[in-house]
Amino acid sequence: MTKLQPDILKNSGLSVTDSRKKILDLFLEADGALAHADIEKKTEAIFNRVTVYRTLQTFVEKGIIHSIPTTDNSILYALCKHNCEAGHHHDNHVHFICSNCNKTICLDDVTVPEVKLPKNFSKKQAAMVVTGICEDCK
Amino acid sequence: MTKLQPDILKNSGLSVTDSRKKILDLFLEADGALAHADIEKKTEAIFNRVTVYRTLQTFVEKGIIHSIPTTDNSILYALCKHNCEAGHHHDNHVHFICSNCNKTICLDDVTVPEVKLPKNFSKKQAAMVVTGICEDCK
DNA sequence: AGAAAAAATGCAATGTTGTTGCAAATATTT
DNA sequence: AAATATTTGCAACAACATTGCATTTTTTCT
Repeated sequence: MTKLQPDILKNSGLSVTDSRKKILDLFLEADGALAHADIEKKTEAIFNRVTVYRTLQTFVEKGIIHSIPTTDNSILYALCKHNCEAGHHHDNHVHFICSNCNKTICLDDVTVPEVKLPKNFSKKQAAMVVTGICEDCK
Repeated sequence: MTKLQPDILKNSGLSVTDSRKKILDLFLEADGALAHADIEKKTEAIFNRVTVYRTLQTFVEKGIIHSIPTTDNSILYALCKHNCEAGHHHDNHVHFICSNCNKTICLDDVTVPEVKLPKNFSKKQAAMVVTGICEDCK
């Protein structure tokens, strides 16, 4: 498990550094999505804030993580479990926010359902966020 | 039309002030959702930034407007057209972001489609954001 | 309508979040 | 192991958002 991060990084054409390994690790062991602040908290003693920002940006660019829409002012990131390529995400799955434990979870196997738009509207992408109680809190 | 703002405000138990009337007006005449920055631009000569922040907060609390999830770091607000109560929003309609003109539009008549969740997940609310080209830009 | 009470506003200060340029440190290539 | 390329940390900065308090405005009460 711990041996995999270098491979993931190399496959994306990235240099293997301590910060990238550690941050990737956090995503791998997280059961939900992470906010920048979460990562900063868990690494503040180790890495500079700026490094965290840049690492997240890089990961998004390379298709390792994707960002999740939220209603408040936070950006959440989660691993791309399906084969995302650089700059091209296939995150057409539903995101779930548990109102009890507040975790955001990617329901990788639940695809966003189709929706009928009014005349003269054309669809490019669709995102869906569901709120409720997750399996752990049930 | 212009006569309605005071009623809306009073019905929500709010004092009727110039800033609230003006900001509510902006929402009533807007054809899409508004970001804080939009409102600030259109009122900067008149009201303090802080007032705009507080007014938006108040409107959300009272169920006059609701916030819309976005993938980037911005918060968008739109009128609650269906009967929202304080703290309890019924904004179960689809939001549409035009990638050409960048407007966000509430598709009030398009309800969020049903989605099957995995076992042991229970749904409370669902939000959907569609990206594409709107009727005006077609 | 006018006075008292309640609520909202503006200002200044402060906190939070995210970005940029550049020198030092680390990783990769040969 | 040396040369090159990339990443990191620092410092400064910019944008965005919040808080306390005095002043102003709105509402309530008589």
